Amino acid sequence: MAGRNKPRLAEVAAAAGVSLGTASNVFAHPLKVRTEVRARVEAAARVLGYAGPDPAARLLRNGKVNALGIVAPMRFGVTDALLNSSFRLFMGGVAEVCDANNANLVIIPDPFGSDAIGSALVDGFIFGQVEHISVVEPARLRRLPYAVVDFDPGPDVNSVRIDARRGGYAAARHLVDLGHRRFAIMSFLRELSSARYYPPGEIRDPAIAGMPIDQEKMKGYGDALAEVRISLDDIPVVQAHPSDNTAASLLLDHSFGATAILSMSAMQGIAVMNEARIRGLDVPRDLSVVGFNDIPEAAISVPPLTVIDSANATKGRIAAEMVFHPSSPRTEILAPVLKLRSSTAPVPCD
Amino acid sequence: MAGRNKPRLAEVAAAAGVSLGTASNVFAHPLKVRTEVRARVEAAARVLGYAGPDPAARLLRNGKVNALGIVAPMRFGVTDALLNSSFRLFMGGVAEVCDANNANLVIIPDPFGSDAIGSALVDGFIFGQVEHISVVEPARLRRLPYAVVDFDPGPDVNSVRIDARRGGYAAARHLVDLGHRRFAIMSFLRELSSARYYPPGEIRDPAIAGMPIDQEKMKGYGDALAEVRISLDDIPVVQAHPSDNTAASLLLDHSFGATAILSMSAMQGIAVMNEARIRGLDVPRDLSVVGFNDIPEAAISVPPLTVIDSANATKGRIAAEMVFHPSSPRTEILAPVLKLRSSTAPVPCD
DNA sequence: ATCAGTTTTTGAATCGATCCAAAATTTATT
DNA sequence: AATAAATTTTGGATCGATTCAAAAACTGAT
Repeated sequence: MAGRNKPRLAEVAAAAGVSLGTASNVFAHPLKVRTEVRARVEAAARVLGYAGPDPAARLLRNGKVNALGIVAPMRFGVTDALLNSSFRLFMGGVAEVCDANNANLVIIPDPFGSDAIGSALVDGFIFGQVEHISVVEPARLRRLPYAVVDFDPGPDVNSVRIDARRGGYAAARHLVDLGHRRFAIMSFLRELSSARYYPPGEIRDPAIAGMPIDQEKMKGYGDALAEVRISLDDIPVVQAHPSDNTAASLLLDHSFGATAILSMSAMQGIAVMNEARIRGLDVPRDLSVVGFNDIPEAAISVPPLTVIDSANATKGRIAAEMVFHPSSPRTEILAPVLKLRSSTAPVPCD
Repeated sequence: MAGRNKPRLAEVAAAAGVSLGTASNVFAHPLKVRTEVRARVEAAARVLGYAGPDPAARLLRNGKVNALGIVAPMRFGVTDALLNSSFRLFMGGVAEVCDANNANLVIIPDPFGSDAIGSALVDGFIFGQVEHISVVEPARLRRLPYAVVDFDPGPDVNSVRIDARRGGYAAARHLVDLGHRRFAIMSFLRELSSARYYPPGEIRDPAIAGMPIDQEKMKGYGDALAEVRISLDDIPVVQAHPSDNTAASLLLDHSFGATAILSMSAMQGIAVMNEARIRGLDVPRDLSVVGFNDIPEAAISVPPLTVIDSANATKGRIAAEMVFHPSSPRTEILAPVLKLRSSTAPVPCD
C-alpha cells in the first residue's frame, strides 16, 4: 500500500501539505502546532507507516543518545559481564540510575584494538575493573563524561572504589576476634593458568593477589594479623583464577590445620565450604570461612557465608550519578561492611 | 592548547591541507590514501585532539549502529532484568552472539508510553517475555529485524520458545515415576499482590498460572497427572508473585501431606525447600521438589534442586542469531530437559 | 614530450532530522 | 476597518560525517 521504503519526515510533511519544519514540530514540540494541523500530520504519518523521527538523525542534531555505556573489562566479554555475580550487582546499581533517568544501558565489550569505546553510541561511560588508565583515553578524547570503578585514576577523574584494605582488615580482624590464630588464604590469579600454592615462610609479593584491589585486601589481612603478631609471610596461600574450581581442594591440602580461611571472593569461599564438607569438616564448627562481595549466592549457601560487603550496587549507583550529572571530578571511597552470617564461629577448643 | 571545542573532521582536513573527502578516507578507508598524506592527516588529528569520526554522523550515513537491543519486559526495569537469574541467563545467550558479532548489547526498559523502542539506537530487537504482541509494533514500523521470546506471535514473526507444556509434563511425570501421588503446586501470580491459596476440588482456571508460558507448564502437569488419573482440580495450588517469599509457608500450610511439590520456578522451589527444612522436613526424603529453569542457584541450593531446564541461554542465542542474520520468519520450539539433582526421591514408604 | 592508463584527491550531494529568524496568519483592541 | 499583538508556519542553515563521479596527478611506454 504505502511507499515501499522507509518513509521520511519530508514525505509525511508533503502528504499532509505542511512544511518540513511543521512536521518536525508535530513530533518534537507538539504544542507548537495547531491541533487541526497536528492531527493531519499524524494521520499522514499513520497512512505512510512512518515510525517517528529517525533516532540517528535526531541524535546528530541533538547530540543526546540517552544511553550510558558500561565498558566490560577486557577479559570479560559482554557474556562474562552478565554472568559474573558481583559485576552484575554493580551493573544493577548502574541500571537503577539509568531507570531513574530513563536511559538505556549499553554493555560494551572492549577487546584490544576494537575502538568500541570510540564508536559506541552513548552519552557517557563507566569503566568497571580497569586494569590500566589508558583504557579511558577514547572517552576523554570524545569529551564524554566517565567514571572509573575500583581503580585509582588520580584526582582528575571521576572514580569510586571500596576501601579494600579496610575490608581485608575487617575480615581478618573478625576471625582474630573469634580467637582464630591459624589461617590460610585463598587468593586470586589474574591469568587463566593453574592454581599455585605458596607455603608459609616466604616473603609475600603483593602480586600474589591479582588485581590492585585484591592486593589491597591482602594488605588489610596483614594489618589485622600484625595486631596479633602473625605475619602474612607465615600463612599458606593458594592463588587461583576465579573460575578454577580445583583450588579449594589444593588449599585444604595445604592449610596446616588452619581454623579459618580468608577468601578474596564469595564464590571461592563457597567452594572452600563445599570442599570442607566433602572432607567431613563442619563449617563453622571446624573451620570458619570469610568471603568478599555480598553476592546472592553467599546468602543461600550452606551455611550462609560471612562476607565483606563491598557495596557493588552502591558503586554502580555512584558511578552512574557521576556520569549523568557531571561536575568537577570526584573520588569516592566507600567503607566495606562485615556481613555476619553463619560460616564463622569461635575457634574450636580442643 | 588545541581548539576549545570538539574538533570536526573538516578542521582536521584543513589543518592537514587536504580535502574533507580525503580526511574521511583516512579513517574509513585508509588504504585509499597515500601513506604520506595519511600520516599528515593523522598527525593533524592528534594535534587537534580529534577523537575519530563522530559515531552519530557516521551512523546517519551508514545506518549501522552495531548494537542489539534487548527489551526488558515492562514490569522489569533495566535493574530487574539484570537481577533476575533466568532473564540473565537468557541475556547471556544473547550476549554470546553479540560478542561473536562484535556488537554492543543495549538493555532497553519499556515503561508504558515511553517510545524507548522507537528511539533506541540499535540494529534490531529481542523481546523477552512478551505479554502482548503489540509491544513489537514500533520495531516493525522501524523496519528493524526482531525476535520474540517465550510467546507465540504467529508464523510471521521470528520467535523462539520452550515447549513449556512438555516441560511441565516432564516435571510431573518424573515425580509420578518416583511413585508420588500426593502433590501441591506453587504457581505464579502476575501482579504484585499477596499470595492466594486454591483448595482442592475447584475447577482450575489456567489463569492461576500467570503468564502464558506458565499456563502451559500447568497444562503439562495436568497431562502427566491425568496418566495416573489425578485431576489438577484436586491439587492444592498456591499462586504467588515471584518476589513473594511468604508463599512457601502458605503452600506447606495447605499441602495436605503432599509428598511432592511442583514449582514454576527454581527460586520458588528453593524457597519451598528452605521452608520445609524449617519445619523439620527432609528434602528429598520427606518431600520431593521440582523447579523450572536451571539457574545457578538451583545447582548450589541444599539439596541441589531438580529442575526442568528451559534452555534460557539457548533461547537467547537463537533469538540473537535471528536478528543478526534475518531471513524469512522462523519459529523455533525447544525441548525442555529434566535436570536430575537431589531434591527428588521415591515416595517415602510409611 | 605525448598519450594512455593508474592512482589520488577533490567537491558536491546526501543521510534525516532540528532549530530559528522571518513571514504569514489569526486574534484582540479600539 | 485598521492596527497592534500573539500565534503558526515556513524555508534554509546546520549537525558531522560518507560517497561517488569527475578532476588532477602521477606512471610508464613510445
